[in-house]
Amino acid sequence: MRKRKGAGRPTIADVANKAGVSTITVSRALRDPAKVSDHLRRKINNAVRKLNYVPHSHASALASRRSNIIGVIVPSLTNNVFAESLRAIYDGFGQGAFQIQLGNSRYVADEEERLVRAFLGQRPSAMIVAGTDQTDVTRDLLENAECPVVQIMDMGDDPIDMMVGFSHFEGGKAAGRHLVQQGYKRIGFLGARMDPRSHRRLAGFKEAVQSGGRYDPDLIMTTTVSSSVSLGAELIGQLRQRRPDLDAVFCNNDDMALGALFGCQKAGLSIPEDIGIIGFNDLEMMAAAHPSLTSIRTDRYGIGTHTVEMIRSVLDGEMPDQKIVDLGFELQVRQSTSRTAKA
Amino acid sequence: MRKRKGAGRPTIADVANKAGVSTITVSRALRDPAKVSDHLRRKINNAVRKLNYVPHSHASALASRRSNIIGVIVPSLTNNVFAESLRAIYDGFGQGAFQIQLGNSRYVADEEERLVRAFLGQRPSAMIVAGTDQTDVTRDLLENAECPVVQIMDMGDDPIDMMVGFSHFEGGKAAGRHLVQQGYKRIGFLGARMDPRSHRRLAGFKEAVQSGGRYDPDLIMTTTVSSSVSLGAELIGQLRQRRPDLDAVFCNNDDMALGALFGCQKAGLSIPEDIGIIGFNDLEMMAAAHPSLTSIRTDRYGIGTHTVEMIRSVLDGEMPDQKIVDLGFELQVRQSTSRTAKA
DNA sequence: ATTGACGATGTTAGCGCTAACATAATGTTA
DNA sequence: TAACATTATGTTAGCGCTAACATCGTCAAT
Repeated sequence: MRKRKGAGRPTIADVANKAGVSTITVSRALRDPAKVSDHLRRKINNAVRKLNYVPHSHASALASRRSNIIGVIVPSLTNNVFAESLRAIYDGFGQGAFQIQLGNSRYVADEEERLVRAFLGQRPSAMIVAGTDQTDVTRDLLENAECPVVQIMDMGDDPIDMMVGFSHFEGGKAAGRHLVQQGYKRIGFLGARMDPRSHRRLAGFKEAVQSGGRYDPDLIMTTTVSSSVSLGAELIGQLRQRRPDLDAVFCNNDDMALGALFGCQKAGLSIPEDIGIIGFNDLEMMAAAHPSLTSIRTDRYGIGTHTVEMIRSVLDGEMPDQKIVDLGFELQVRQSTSRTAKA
Repeated sequence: MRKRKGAGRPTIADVANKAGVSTITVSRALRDPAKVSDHLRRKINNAVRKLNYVPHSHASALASRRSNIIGVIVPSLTNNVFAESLRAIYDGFGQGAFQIQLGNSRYVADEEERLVRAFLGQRPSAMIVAGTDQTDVTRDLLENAECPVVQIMDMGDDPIDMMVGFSHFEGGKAAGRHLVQQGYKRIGFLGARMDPRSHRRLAGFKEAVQSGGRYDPDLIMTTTVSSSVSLGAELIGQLRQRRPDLDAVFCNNDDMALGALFGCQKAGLSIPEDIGIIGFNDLEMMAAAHPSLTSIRTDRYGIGTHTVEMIRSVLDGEMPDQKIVDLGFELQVRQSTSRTAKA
């Protein structure tokens, strides 16, 4: 960092001076080189290089009434689930002229509102927000944003604008149904963080287990603490202490499931015979684990890809094929719930 | 998204009109409410609410010659290691007026250069970049950035401006030394991605194992494929096929180590007796695993925290205590390398 | 030579906001 | 009550860039 050298950074006028042309020619040479003659373009590029000129994007955005910013708000940076959708978004927009601005709402609705406000102040080209549980004010802001808005990672019938995701309720239901079908009798639920999406998973799970006649609220253990492998190991221990007869557990995500696996292994249980374990999301580690872990596979990367496509088409003036895209999920049955002898 | 309603979004002038004051008063009411009387402030806030006014941050940045943007460039979004430093950065700057702009260089130096250019175009308040392996051009750009620049997650004696991290070479060396000390004889290395930091870990490892008289290049297996638990399981299989006598392995990160654990378990090996495993970074899952996994603990969150502090102090006009902060690492010995009987 | 078309470059104004200074309104002190 | 702070508000100019229109060659077709 070299501070206060001369009169600050060079402007387009400095470049124009040095190259002996007008500012607009410099502007053209940089944004649309074909519009400027080879001769001048060379001179301009030289001047740019010599002065170390970098165009001021705020000035450009103001003058052109366009910003190339895509605002993205997710509730967590360390949760791999969001990271993978994000990666798809970065991959999709990366090479182009767009700048991605990422906000972390930390699962706090007011923080999300603050971020939306801050992002809208930049007149973004598009907004992407995780989930469907915005505050009324946030919804209102986004509805008036004059840019495409995509809600991702969840499902609902009343999108702010567009929506790409899957149903957490149905996912939870599929998990519960699977455990019932596998003949497990005392089926528990381990839930960390318990954000709205986890609640919907639990609701779906409850419905499935209930309709299988296996619902027991005493087997449901939740916490607001954020999920981790260690927490999964700890909670399965607590739950088994409370109910030693527990014979299967649906974990609200894969970290918890892996932790539950380790916790059970430490307790000397054999999986899936003594206890069945199913996770949610199907991170890549689930297939590699020993025993491999059953999970509900979701297409996080695909969500990002679809989101980018929808935004691209709207920005190109087309209508997207559909405003709501349900990418669904898939039950991935693996060793951790595949016992041969049913009790 | 409602498009083209009237003449676009309301400006500060619209608010001023509606509230019957001048634009500067609105500006003050929004940025520094104490400077405006209760009476007018109320009127202005009402007008803001009614018009759904959101200040145009580009215009503000241009007029005030200040942008509140902090640019951050990391090579991966899905790697938990960076995610944790990022989280600290978001936590540290989150509540304030700063906007964090995150770029993903995907371990490609040219992509990093492109991102630096794009970020500098916004005249950021500060820049944070991962690693010390920038191209010459990138270095040059950052040196002339007229803002604090922090390189994180690595160590070196020639910072662009400031640096917070730890030595990968020393970390690798500690891992190698530990395996030698535990009495392992045929000590291998499993390396995915092999970015510059991984190379330094390998170099440190090599030095330690060599000085213990245990170096065997045939036991080193690397790939450019990005790391994952599955890859760890696969590579350990390949390495054991090549050298069935392998009795310990240093994995270049924890995902690989967990995968190696699973792979060995699948092969019926007992850990740490048949084979010792050590990872790098000490993600939280390492302690929860069964058996628990030895690793080199690094303070990713602390790196983020320190970075924020340094930037804050520079922006406040103070000199930071030191330009280079080495947060070190700590060998976390756990079950996976703790065999009682040495061969 | 004259006209018109076209490409290359320049001029002017203004995007929406805030810094810096100016002014008005109110209180404070001797 | 004069002289002077102090606070609240307004006026003016300009941040760095680009849209929109203007101008100037140059060349082809008459």
